[in-house]
Amino acid sequence: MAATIRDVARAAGVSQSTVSRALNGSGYVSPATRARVLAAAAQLHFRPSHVARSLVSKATHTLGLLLPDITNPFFPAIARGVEDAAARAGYAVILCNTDRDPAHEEHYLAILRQRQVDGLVLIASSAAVGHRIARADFPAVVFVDRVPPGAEADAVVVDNREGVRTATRHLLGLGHRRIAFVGGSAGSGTSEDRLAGYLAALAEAGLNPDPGHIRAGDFTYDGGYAAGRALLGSPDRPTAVVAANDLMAIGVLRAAAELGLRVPDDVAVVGYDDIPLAGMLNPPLTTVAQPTYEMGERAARMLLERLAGKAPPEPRRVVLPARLVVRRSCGAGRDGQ
Amino acid sequence: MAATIRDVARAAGVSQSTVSRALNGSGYVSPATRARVLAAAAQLHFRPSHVARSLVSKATHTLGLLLPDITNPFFPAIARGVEDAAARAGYAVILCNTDRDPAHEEHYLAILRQRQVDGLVLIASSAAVGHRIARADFPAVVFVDRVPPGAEADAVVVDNREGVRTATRHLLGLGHRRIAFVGGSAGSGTSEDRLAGYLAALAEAGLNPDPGHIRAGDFTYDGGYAAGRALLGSPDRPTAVVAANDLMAIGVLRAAAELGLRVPDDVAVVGYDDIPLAGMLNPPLTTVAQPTYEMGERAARMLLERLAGKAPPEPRRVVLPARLVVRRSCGAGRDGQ
DNA sequence: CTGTTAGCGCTTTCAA
DNA sequence: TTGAAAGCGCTAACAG
Repeated sequence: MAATIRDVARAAGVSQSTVSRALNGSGYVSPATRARVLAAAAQLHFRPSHVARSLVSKATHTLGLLLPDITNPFFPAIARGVEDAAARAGYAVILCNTDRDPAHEEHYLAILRQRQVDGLVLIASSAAVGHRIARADFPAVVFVDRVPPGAEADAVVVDNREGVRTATRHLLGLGHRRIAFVGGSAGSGTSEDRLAGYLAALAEAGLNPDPGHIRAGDFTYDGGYAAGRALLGSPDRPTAVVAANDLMAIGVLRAAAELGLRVPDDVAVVGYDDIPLAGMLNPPLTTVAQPTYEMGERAARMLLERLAGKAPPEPRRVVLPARLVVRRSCGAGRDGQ
Repeated sequence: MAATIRDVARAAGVSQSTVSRALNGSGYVSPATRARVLAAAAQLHFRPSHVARSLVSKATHTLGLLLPDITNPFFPAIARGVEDAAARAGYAVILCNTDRDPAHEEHYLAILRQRQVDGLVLIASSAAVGHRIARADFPAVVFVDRVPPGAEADAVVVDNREGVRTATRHLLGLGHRRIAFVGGSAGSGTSEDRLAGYLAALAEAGLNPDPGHIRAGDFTYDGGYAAGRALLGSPDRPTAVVAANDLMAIGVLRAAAELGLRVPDDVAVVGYDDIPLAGMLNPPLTTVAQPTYEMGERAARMLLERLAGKAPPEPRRVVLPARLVVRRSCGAGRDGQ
């Protein structure tokens, strides 16, 4: 149905190779013939077949984006960043939700390899993937958010430790001394980094962490709620809570409301992520903003650079800063939004 | 580098076509040779090239997903539904953010056509796309959420009118008589349908709509906030507000808080969409849930059916019901979450 | 049941 | 400056 390069060649009275050269600007073509070719191509609405091109060029101009779940508010902005950068460079991106399941991850990796995607942006969940990737035949890979141990590839991460440290310091500066921490899931590097930031800030202030004030919330709303109930329901309740992500912070907010505690008067709360609705909550949530869009955008650009051969052979690691966004949930804050 | 079908053929001592037949289960192959081929293929880690296959079969097993912006909380679940259904059937999905810009939309359409995607799931923004699509050479297209006028294709939509009607009735049932409406952008079919539902419910109750109680909020948080200020700040303020989406409802919530009005005691608020955080707000937001995941999943399935030739020739239209989710923001509600 | 022969639509030497 | 020819990796007649 659609016109092929042969049709154009015939219409222009030249050979296929000439059409190819004229259209791609590769090799010499006389201005006159080039014009004829262009005219014929336009006239026939010729669109070179991407598939045929890929077959010969070995490049599909396609990127794979593996992330746990696009439905989690943390990921859409990253995806958007990746897509924008890719689109600008003429690349398409295939979306894959892994559900943090190594089997899914493995499965998609196989699929994407078979499709010969040129590169991968990977928000990895399983550590195993680090090694798989290493020996896998992907021209280029960039890890985002977390770097599996042993992964020899470019990466874009955020300074989680510093982010939480800043948030905790802010609370300390407000006069809080009994500050609790609601972490993610044990064994998560992200969670550990954030915990480390919390501990570091306490240490700086000469405070000893109270083991009873450190709880796991599994990065979920429900987990945060449960932790909040436990923390705020106890006799020696903290005056402030640092949650390792916004979802858990929102759970803490709810627990506080149910216990009749006012935020920020009775208890201050800070979250992490600055998800889109953080500023729309009541009270607006003080939180640590991750440059999610930029993470994705940056990752895609690094990938593209590497594909273009414009990258040093050794893996690069970009560490983006997190930013404290002060809103009302911890008191002194501005209005939010 | 990677093994090709020729390598397998050589290793198994048969011809390429035999390998192809053995691996694809097409045509006759003796059990003995099949075994040899399978062994050789496994041994060489042979993975048929998707690109080469596409070139001959004319099918890429790839779907395009066009939506305004994955960063808008309404879309990720749809995307996830599409991706899940596609993945189950061995299809990959290419994500495209159009920003509701006809030019972008047009651009992506061209890209996707050139890549010969087998089908399109389209959350269209511009009406123009309806016609473009009609004459475009995509084997199959399914519209989601809104159907551009003149579009001759399958579609999955939600009964917006009925959804808002139910929500408004709920408010009426609670005894409210002064009920305001915050709509989306003028000219949006979605917004008009929701307004129609609101008006219908009022009419049923024998109430005359007060023009001053109907405002546009542009589907944004800020728009909702502004509308909320205007509505709730006026002397004849309504006792309840129906917002055409959750973002605007949250804006109204904020306006209420700033004006010192308690929700739901002083003013009841209901939203539309049931975005992930609706139940986590304080108070939890009563809203109309759209079956977003199902919309995407259903759309992809319809697409796949059509590609498989298992669909009637005429366009199908699936209308999914919206569901009122009663939470605390309008009073009598349950707990939320 | 299996091998031979053609392409799919394009790029790319290599000659002319 | 252009054309002829080969080939990317696979599938699909068509013989045998």
